[in-house]
Amino acid sequence: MILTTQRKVIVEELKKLRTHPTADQFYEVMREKTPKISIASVYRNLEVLSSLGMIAKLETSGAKNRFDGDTSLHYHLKCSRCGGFVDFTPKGSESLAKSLDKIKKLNMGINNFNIVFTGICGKCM
Amino acid sequence: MILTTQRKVIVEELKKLRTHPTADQFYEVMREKTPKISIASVYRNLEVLSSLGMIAKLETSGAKNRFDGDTSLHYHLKCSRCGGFVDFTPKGSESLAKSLDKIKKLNMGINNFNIVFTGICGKCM
DNA sequence: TTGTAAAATAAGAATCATTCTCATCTTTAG
DNA sequence: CTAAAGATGAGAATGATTCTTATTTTACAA
Repeated sequence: MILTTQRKVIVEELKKLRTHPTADQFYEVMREKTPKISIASVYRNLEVLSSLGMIAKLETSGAKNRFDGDTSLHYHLKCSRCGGFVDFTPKGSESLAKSLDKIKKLNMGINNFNIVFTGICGKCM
Repeated sequence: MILTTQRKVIVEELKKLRTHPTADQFYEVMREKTPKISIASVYRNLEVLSSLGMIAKLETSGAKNRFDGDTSLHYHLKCSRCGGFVDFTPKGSESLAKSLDKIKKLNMGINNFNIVFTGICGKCM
């Protein structure tokens, strides 16, 4: 029973969020739905679900991993002012997508990339 | 006295390494040179030095930050087999560099990017 | 040089995130 | 229905990082 009820709820709740919560932040979110959930289950299941590819683990956000319900290719911006971590599609990203595609084709063995921009987010600008 | 003796040694030792040690790994390295150094000083000073731009903090390597004495633009590969974290210049990286340059020009406020490839490293291949 | 104030450091305690353990509960297969 | 396998909750254990504080070092004015 890989996709248990609890795991389905986790995916569902994570996909509702636009934020990219850390495991402990997401634990707080889950507690509102299912108060008796254990924090160990949150850690465990975020790990399981990301290894199944059902959610994304962002290992690019600093000391703590963040999780993202959106598994499509997109980029993130880490705001150097407020510390926020937001979805971000820069101007000119088409050429970036092409370059990455090219690299993927030319380099056997490369199967993923993590790209995080650093700068000032829209809110802080 | 921003650049204390200790901090100079830290930069010097870090630049000698090709690895990208975590703070606690680097603490072990430093202890060989200066046995009475405190692990708190290592954490503190790696932070200070990276905020000065004298070393690079790689926030893209997983749960723990890694530090790199090489502050020039280059990419890293995280090996999905051995877990290693190595310098990596993919075939076709010129086009990537161009794209990134373009993005930097088009997007005011963006001042840095972290790119980590995931795949099998040369050793494991 | 010396005295003094400011900053840096060592050591270890404290904190915080994450993982582990295990008793209990749930699910699935037969 | 029953047994076995797997999942969960609770809290303990671990491990990394940060904080606190007494001590040491540094810069620099007298």
